[in-house]
Amino acid sequence: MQGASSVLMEVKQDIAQRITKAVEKAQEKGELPQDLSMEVKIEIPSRSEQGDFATGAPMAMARQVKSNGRTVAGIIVKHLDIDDSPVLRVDIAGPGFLNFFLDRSWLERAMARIWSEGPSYGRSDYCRGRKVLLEFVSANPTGPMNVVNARAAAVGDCLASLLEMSGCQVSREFYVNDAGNQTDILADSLEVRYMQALGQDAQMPENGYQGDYIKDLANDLVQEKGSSLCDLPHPQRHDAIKEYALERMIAWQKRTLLDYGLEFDTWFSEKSLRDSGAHNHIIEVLKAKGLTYEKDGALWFKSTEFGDDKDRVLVKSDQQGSATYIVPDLAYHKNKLERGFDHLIDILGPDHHGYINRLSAGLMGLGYPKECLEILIVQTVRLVKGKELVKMSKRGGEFITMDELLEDVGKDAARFFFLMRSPESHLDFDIDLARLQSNENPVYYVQYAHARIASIFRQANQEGFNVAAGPSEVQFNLLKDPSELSLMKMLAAFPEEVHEVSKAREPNRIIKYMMDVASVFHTFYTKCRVLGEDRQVSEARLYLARLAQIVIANALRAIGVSAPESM
RNA sequence: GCGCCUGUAGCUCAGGGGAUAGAGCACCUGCCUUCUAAGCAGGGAGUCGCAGGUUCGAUUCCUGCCAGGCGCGCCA
Repeated sequence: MQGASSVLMEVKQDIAQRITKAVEKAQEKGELPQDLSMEVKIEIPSRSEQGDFATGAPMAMARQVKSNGRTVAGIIVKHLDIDDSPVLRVDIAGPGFLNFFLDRSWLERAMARIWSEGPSYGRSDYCRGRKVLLEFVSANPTGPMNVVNARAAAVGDCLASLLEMSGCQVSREFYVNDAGNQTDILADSLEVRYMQALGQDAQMPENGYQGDYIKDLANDLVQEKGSSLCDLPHPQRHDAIKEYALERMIAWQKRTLLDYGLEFDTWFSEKSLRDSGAHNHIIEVLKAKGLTYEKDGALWFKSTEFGDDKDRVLVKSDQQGSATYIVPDLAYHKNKLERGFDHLIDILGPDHHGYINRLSAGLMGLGYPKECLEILIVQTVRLVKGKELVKMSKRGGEFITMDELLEDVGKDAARFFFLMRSPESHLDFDIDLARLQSNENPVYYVQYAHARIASIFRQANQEGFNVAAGPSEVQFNLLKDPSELSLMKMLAAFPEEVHEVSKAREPNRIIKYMMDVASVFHTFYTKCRVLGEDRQVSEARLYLARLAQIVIANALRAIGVSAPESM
């Protein structure tokens, strides 16, 4: 069965199949019409009196049959075969819900699965065999990384982890913009600061980068090379300075991301692609396919033929006949596909949404299917200080860098904070609030649950409990408090949760899940003392606590946040 | 003008064609001689931006409007 890799999924599929069979029986007897399209979605109701599982399928069918939900539900229940299944009872409720009440055998199996899978619990094989290239951050190497980069880094890394857990083979890639205009401006800016550091007269160009980091680079450059670069003729000096600047800036980016707990699989150089002649190839292919034309001295791509709202220039009408950015970007994405990835995901900033159509038009022009590229837009981060908006501009100099953010709030809080919000919603980041490093931060709520469990085990060890009692030794039926049942159900949902969140590309939902797990654990902790008089009960609860710890640890690992043993 | 995103509790935000709309923070009341009180239990707090439409049922889907943010280059 496809993707049925958790006990919860198996149980849901079993119930769905039994409903489908019941409907078929009803159809044979003419109680329901033949042409009935249905999708039986099994849900977990929020209220326990609504059963362990529920579905609204009868109501959806009632619409097609022009009957009402309760009637259809009644027909289904009449034909429903629940023998040889954990289903004890089925209720018809409300306007036509089916509520299923199950015995605990499935929970016992689900818990045993967590125990045996341990650190890999949460994995499924839903997208086994898919090779995904996830490109994100890809910040220009012309300045320090900012909080938007930090947001994209959190979202991309988490999404990559979740996709991996769902069975995809994922490659995290950073596209290095080490060619093009902005690298020349970077070199010019550094050159000016370099000359100035040597006491020479030099004027910063108007579009130059003003930040102090350029001055720091200049001082280092003087340390390393003295004034030797001044003796070079201008073009060579420019190139040498550019190379130095890029190397240093990229090393800086890597360091910052490493502090964030993020390591990319590949750093793909734009320049290497440019040097390989891949650009000309793009232009040739599009030309050969008759998808280009000349106008106003420029070469245009008929991107409107593929859904873009206007045609795009490929080769400018300037003296050098230089290519626009579309060409290298197409070459880059073509290269990705040629490397054997069957699906590409780009995470981009909101200023790029107009870019989606032209890029996918280009890829279609090159003969690739539209679906091979998926672009996720991560919305803006606005920095606020109390009520005041902090302007961010690379040239102006005043912005909060990713480094500063990490120093102020730490990677755990930063990542958690960015992931809490849905990626496409705007985010106001209150620096003053974040700097408080207060215990009010929701990240502590989840981490605290993990630390509490670790503490129980330290204590249990000291008191000589069997802390390694697994499913075969534990008396499972001693776990019967409502808080224990809620916790077990929550833990059983983890693999499916991971898969759904990764499929929807909404990492924020895993945060919600973690908060819920932490919440039911804290309730359990308060209501049910783990280490008590009754050894059997204690060991059963230790077992459950261990399972909760596994899930919390696995989830924290997926979002790149540490799981502390104590706090 | 066109395009994208957003509008839900005092604040920051989840959710989502159905059964009583949620969380964190803030506020109020209880709970530590026992595994970590960064916790638990309870309480107050909402015309789900406005108006139409589809539906047995809309806060959720569709259309229009209002408000806020962002983008619309032969820059990348």
